[in-house]
Amino acid sequence: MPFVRCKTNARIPLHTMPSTPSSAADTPASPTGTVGLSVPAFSPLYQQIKGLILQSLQSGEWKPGEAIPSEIELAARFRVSQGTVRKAIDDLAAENLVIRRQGKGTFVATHAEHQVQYRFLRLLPDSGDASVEGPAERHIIDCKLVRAPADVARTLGLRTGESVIQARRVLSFQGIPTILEDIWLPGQAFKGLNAAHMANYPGPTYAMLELDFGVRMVRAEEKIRAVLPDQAQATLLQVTPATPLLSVERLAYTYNDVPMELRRGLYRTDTHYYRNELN
Amino acid sequence: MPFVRCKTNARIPLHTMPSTPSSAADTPASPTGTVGLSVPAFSPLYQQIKGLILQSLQSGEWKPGEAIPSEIELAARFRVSQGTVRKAIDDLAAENLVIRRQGKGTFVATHAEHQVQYRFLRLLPDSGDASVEGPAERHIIDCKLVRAPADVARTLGLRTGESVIQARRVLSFQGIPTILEDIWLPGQAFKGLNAAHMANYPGPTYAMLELDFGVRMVRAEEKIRAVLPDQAQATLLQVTPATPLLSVERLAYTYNDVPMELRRGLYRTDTHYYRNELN
DNA sequence: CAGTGGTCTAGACCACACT
DNA sequence: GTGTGGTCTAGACCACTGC
Repeated sequence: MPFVRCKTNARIPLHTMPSTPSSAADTPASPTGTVGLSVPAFSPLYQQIKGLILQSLQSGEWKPGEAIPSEIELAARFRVSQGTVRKAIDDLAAENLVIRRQGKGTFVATHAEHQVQYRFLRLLPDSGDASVEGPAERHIIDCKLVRAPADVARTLGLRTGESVIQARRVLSFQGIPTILEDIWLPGQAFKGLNAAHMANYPGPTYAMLELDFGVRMVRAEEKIRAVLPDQAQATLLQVTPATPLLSVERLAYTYNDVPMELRRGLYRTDTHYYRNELN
Repeated sequence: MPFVRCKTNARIPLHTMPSTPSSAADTPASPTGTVGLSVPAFSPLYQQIKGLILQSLQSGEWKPGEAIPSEIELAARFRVSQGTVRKAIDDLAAENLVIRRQGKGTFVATHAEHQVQYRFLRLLPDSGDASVEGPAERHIIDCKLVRAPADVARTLGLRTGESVIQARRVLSFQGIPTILEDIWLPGQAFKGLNAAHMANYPGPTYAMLELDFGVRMVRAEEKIRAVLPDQAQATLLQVTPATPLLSVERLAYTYNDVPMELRRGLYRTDTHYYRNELN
């Protein structure tokens, strides 16, 4: 019996009942444990389906940019109705994990599509829009393997002293250095990443991490403050140390709420502003 | 014929066909125009239903905090299936315009519920959380009727010189003045609002605007920068003019994307930070 | 044309809340 | 118990895409 349907167990809708009632070989279903599982383990069918699709996304069965099986195929695979699969996919689409395209299929979301250049960057130019402005010029200042400082390790869920890749770079728009970023990535997952690697990849960094290391960032949290730069930071951004800057600390997560990247950015806000929508 | 069903007009599903096919008196349906309407005018049924429900929300047929009719009632009123009404309400719930409560009904969203104190405020204390911190102490510095400055008028969609209510206040957390806000509201819609009014209302300002003036803010946009305060601002926030502050300009909208409030806030970020989630 | 996701319906049963 | 929203199914037709 592949799925648990609500709390009243062992229940199967009248109209269901496939001809082969016990061929649940292809679904890694959770055991129909009697009692005492710590995890809730009981949830609506469509959420269970969503979880299974998520597992396939994580495992790489379907890679970013590829199409996942059609709703009808998934319904057959999981032995549920198309409507249930649809609701599961609706949820995933709402979380930006997949993209639906009418007439074509449902695709695994990716950072490597020309759609929006920077998925997580909320900085916009005061005049015109980002498309007018054109892509950022990137300048990698530094990229090295170091022992994780205590605060970085804690934030990324590593042990203090574990190896992390630390990079520093400047993004310029129309010749004006606007963003100074320090980036920390777990050394384990991104073995081999270096400055040349970062500098040579033409698209967004997140696309590079996705394509070359198979790590897809699905969401992020930012803590924003106003700060003054130290002398080194001011020099890199070509401002005086008295220029207030936006301090943006971003923690980016991959599947399953696993933090995989910490960024500390300084944004100039004399020519740009940080835009946020509240709903 | 109350609704347009897709482009192939005059089509009614076989299983539909109510017993009284032409009693479309209670629905202000768009005309089944032949061609050439500038507005799309053709949209899925559930979006049309959503629009009708929206109209009732705007018109005040159901007030904030109240329950709207059940899905079954709405389905009967609009002569569509419950599933179609459900999808319309799902959309509205996703936009935070209504709140679904299992077993109780669907309720018009409101700012006047104890759930979250400040729906649009993204500032959190560095230590502990907002609930530990307790409510803000508010100090109204000023509240007067003035002619709208050009930039304010433009942003709020008014004519320059039209009357606006301009208020300035300080919010303190645990005795520390943390937020200095200038607020502009169209004088027309908020006739009679004054300093005593603002000071006496115990809850969030948005709840007061909703209850006393019937204007509900449904979403907002913020533009964030790092700035230095002028002398007056620094004094009010009890910081030096060299203290970098977050400048948060918020435009809040009521139904139909009508801007109804402009706020310019200065946030201290030495004890708090601005939190944002990216999806 | 066939295949995909999008819309719409109808009916069943469930979990939850109030009375 | 009754009524609410929540889940699940089944089947129909639609619009869009690409062969």
